[in-house]
Amino acid sequence: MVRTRIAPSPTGEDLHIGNVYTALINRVFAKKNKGKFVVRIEDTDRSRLVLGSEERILGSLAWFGLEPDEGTQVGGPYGPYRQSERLELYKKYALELVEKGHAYYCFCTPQRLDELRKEQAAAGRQPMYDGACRNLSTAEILSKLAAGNCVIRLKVPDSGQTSFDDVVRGKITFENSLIDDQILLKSDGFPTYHLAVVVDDHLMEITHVIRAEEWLSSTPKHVLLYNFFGWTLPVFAHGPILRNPDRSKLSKRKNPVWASWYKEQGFLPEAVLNYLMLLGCSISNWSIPDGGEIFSMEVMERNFKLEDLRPVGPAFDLKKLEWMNGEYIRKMDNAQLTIDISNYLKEFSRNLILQTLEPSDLQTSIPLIKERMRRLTDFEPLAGFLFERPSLFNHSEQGKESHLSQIRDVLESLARPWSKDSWEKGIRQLAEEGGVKAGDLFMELRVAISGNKVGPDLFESVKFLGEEETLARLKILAG
RNA sequence: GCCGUUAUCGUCUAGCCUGGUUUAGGACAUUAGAUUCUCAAUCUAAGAACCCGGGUUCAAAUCCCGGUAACGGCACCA
Repeated sequence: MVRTRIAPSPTGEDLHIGNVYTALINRVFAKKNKGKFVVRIEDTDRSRLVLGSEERILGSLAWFGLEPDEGTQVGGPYGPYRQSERLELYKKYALELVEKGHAYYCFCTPQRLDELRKEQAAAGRQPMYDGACRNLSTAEILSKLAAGNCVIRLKVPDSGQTSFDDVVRGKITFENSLIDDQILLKSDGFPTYHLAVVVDDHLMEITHVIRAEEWLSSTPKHVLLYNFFGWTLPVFAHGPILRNPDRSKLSKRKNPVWASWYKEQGFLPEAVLNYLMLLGCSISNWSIPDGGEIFSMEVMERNFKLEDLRPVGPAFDLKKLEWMNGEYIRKMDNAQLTIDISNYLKEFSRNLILQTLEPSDLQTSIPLIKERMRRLTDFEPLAGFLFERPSLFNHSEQGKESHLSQIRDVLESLARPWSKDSWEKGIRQLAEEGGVKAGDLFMELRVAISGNKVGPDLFESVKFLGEEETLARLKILAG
């Protein structure tokens, strides 16, 4: 049984888009293998804990449809799924390691450690613990233990190598002498990531550890721990880290990283997921029917292979995401699209819903808006004028002669209800008589009714507004 | 600085394992054209890449070695 997990930390505003990426891969891989996808909350850093973060992370995961099979909310047979509720476990295993001689108590103060690091950095050496507390006598330990603060450190062998196989990168080898005696249990009784992740992954029977490249360097510590405990190693797969356009690690300074941003900006979760799946992943090996880049979650789940993951960090291209989002919007069912749009435009919703229920009007106009949208939020600037009169008018070039009153006269003289043919013909005729381009007249009319030079089809817009409203708007400018 | 990883159009990528079928393919973006009441959508076309240097070979994007660069890690953060 394949079991995968993601382990977000509630230390940020919301779910990071990089976590969305990791969650997607983990979930898709689990589903492909009829396995389970677990979400575990790693809240062991109490100083960086952000209130409400956990709820927002879980909420965002749900928005993307990446709900876990096991986790803090749905529960499961391997709980609790929040690390702060598993403290006794970590303590027990840390002590087991001490007993076995693979870990030791350390009483060094943070100040001493800080100075040590500074010295080492100044000397151009890799900052590492110097092993001062490594060989304390039992008596010393006992007396210091009574005195107070201590941590437990991993006793990394002085020599030899630690290596492991990575699905994405092959065999990775590290010199033990270069691996730091990592702190496993902090003085506040909380474990560090390294201890907690190994203990939990083992206890929760995680079979595949799929995470980002940033963890590659600390994996030997984890491998050491597995070995010391006598546990079998999971399969490791270190995928790429998403990057900013300047190729640095994706950060909030340079790119929108919070899941909620994508929601606010009118992106569809399926489109974001589809785009993410394309990053750092070779799709050509997939048996995707038309070989295209747009595919559903089911297609991903059917075709994804861990080996498809590429090691190189891809730059996040918002432009391509927007294109893809537009493709998804165009393919969407109108009823669903209406609901989605109204979520962004509460003030329009009554109107929208009402109009949508009347097949002839909105259903003809939505497709026109639809092919112009890239984000759900594009609806208002594009179609807002259909619901309320524009207050600002983006006029054509100054100094041009206005023909609005003539246009108004032509339209007013037409038999009701207007047919597209009749009024188009009327305006074209007017253009011919006046020696102006028909396009210019259409533009004048467009600005008069919509307030803007760009927008959906004029004929459809007029039809949607109706004769009276069209004339009324014409009169505002034409007098 | 030390350790690790990586290297194909501006960006995402295919091809690399199993050298020749490659004038290195696709997508986004860009530019031009078609269409048109504007903007889109759509269609057509164009420009655009094998990091550098050595090998091996009849033949290298593909195999080997050496550089370089980018990224990641080096916390009582995850």
